[in-house]
Amino acid sequence: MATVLTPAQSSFIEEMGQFLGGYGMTPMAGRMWGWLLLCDPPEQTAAEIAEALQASRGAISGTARILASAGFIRRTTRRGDRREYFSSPPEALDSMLSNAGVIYRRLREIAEHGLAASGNSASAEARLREFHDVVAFIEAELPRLIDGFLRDRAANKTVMPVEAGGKEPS
Amino acid sequence: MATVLTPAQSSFIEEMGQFLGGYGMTPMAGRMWGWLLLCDPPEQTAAEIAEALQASRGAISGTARILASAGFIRRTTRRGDRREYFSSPPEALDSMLSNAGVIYRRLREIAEHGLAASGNSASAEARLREFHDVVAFIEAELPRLIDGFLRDRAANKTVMPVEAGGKEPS
DNA sequence: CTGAACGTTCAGTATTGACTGAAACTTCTG
DNA sequence: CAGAAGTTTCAGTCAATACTGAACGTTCAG
Repeated sequence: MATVLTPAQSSFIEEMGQFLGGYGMTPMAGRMWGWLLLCDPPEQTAAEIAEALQASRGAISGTARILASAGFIRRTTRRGDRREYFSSPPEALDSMLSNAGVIYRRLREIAEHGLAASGNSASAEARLREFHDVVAFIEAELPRLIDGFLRDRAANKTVMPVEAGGKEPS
Repeated sequence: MATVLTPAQSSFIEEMGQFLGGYGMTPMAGRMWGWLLLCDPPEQTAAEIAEALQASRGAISGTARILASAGFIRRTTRRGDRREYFSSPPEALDSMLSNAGVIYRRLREIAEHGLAASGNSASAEARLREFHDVVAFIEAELPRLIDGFLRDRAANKTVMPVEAGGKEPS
């Protein structure tokens, strides 16, 4: 009945909760994502998640919707089974990275509003232009960075799967 | 007496407040940073800031400490003037970027804790390894990205200041 | 030394928002 | 169709926390 987590597991989950909670998401979202990263089996019902995290069904339901719409988790169903299964698919990480892109885009937009509002003062305009340029640069370069990673990963997986996969099984 | 902000200015300030407030800082920190980006003169006393933002002295004092310790604003003093002057120096942006680096570092640490906690399940280990690798990649590449920008900017400023500065005065 | 200007601290307040739990809704089984 | 199993919704609760404002400490002028 009681899904007992090891101390290491529950502290990882709590860290994930605090981290995401500290950056705009809810703690529960972080905990749920964390749990879906280390649970076994990888696909879990809402009831299982609620029990593992000692949270209410309502919290799981709401959090699942947020995480799914952000692309962090996947919901699957099975024929002849009313339950939904949640899991953390590999694409979740791509979602996370492109999410970072959204942040910089928003910040650039704000910078542009500031720039537009700085009409009278040349010094203010200079400050805001620099702010804008830094953010716009990151915004522009981030996708390139991500593509680089994806290409690396693809190369590792397909070209040299045996010799230098880089990931030794324990 | 009343420092009147244009609608564009106050909406920029409010956007900055909401943005930073949404990502772990307080709204007041965002407003104060925003104000210091577009105020004229660039150096402002606590009293001036409090008036512009319609906030209490206490809030300014506390927020200033946070922003200064994070490297977002600079505090200066003048001989024979008891007041402190706050401003948003160019280095603030470097602080902001290196701050982003700290985020990824923390996330990588958490991923490592998860990896250590995933002992029994090969599938969990694979999920966490991928999570870890993505974050570690970004963590490693971000400084390079930033250096690239700094070099670009330095080149624009010193090498070709006249012809192709890229920033046309309005 | 006295008083004014300024900054900081901190207890109190008000607001936000994350989570709970019960009720409503939906979907499948017998 | 009746009932069970599962999920979502939402009003209410509770805790966290951003901000206020008054009291205190400090520094400089007269």
